[in-house]
Amino acid sequence: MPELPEVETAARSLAPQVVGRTIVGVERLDWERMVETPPAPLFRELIVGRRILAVRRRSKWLLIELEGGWTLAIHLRMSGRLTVHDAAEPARHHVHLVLRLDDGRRIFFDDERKFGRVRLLDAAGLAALDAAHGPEPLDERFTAEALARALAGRRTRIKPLLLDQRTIAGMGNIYASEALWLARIHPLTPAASLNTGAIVALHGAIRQVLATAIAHEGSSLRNYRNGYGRQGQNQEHFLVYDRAGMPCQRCGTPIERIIVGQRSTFLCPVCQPITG
DNA sequence: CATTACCTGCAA
DNA sequence: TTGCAGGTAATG
Repeated sequence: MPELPEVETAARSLAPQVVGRTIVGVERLDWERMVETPPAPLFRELIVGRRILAVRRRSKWLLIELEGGWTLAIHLRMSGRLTVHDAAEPARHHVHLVLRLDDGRRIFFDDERKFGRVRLLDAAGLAALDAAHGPEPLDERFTAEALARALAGRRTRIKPLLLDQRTIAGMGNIYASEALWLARIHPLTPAASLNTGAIVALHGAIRQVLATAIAHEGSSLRNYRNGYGRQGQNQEHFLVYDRAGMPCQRCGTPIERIIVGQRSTFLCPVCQPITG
């Protein structure tokens, strides 16, 4: 489910609720595979009693920084949501991890499809996670030149390349289609064949669609909610995603849905020519 | 490169 | 019943 804008919105909405609080207990952990490292007993021992110093995002990972140099890294994958609740709120069936805080409130990790993952990382583990991902697209260091370097010599099609987290951190299936439509680039265009003008357009489009989605607090198609349990609004502003058969907002041509790399991809066949 | 696996729920 | 869903890793 969540891509960069949804994880960013989750981090921003969680921070004011939990920063400064101390984790006083792990009240539920009923899906063992969710915690990848360390083993559950050690996981519990290491996080209980630690204060939360910050909540931030790297790529699609939500990072909860704890005292003592530990970071609770959480990936929501397809259906995860992290929310904070008062003590009396019951945890429903799909809540697989519950963390109790020192003010009595609780953090729920709700994950219908059980794809979500949790890691407790030390400084080295966090550095490795960071190194496994490409540049943050909203960082000032992500320039059109940086994008050009990332695409140079890559004969693979542009859309799957955008979904590769080593190319650009945090891009996902929704915003890849959105950015390519905005930049007027066909999803099947070989990356290396994009000229400078197309790369500059794509760079701007990526930043624009992500910033707009954050401004709308992310997209909620099914499961996504922010830290307060609220839906995002960006699904009401989609340019092409999930709009097959509806008119292109630039030229009126019906939007097409094709499969690229096993993923649904939406485009306007008229204003996204194959050459980019 | 494509396919399969991991999971559950919902709509066609 | 089938296909599909915002992600990623592990296979041919």
